[in-house]
Amino acid sequence: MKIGKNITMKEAKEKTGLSSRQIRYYDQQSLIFPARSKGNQRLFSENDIKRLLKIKILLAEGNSIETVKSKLKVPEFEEETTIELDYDDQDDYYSDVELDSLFPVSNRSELIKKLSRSNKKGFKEEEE
DNA sequence: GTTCTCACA
DNA sequence: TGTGAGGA
Repeated sequence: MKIGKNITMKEAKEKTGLSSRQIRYYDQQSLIFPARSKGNQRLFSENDIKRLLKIKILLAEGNSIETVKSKLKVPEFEEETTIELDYDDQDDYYSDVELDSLFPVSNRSELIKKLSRSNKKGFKEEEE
């Protein structure tokens, strides 16, 4: 298995815990930009899933779609994409991350910290 | 069987 | 946000 994961809506729903309606809605709001398959089917990647996870968390923290958009518009991270691959022959050491939990986010704590930091300025609870 | 769009509640 | 209709 190479590192090329095509994630469908079903997978996305399982991985993010969101409903298809939510995911499509976020797509409409330009929060994410998944590719389209032959039948106009959304094709998500691991990157999109991570984005969805951020969206979910941000929304849960009481932010609105617009707020989430601002944070996802400029995806600049310091040390999140620094994946050192010393496995020249084992290219599937990272491909299949089995989910022993509902949220297989390896960098969840880092995510929460970042989000909490950016969330300190405004805090209002209106959205669900 | 699954997802897609559009529309309505 | 959820659900339904109708189609791919």
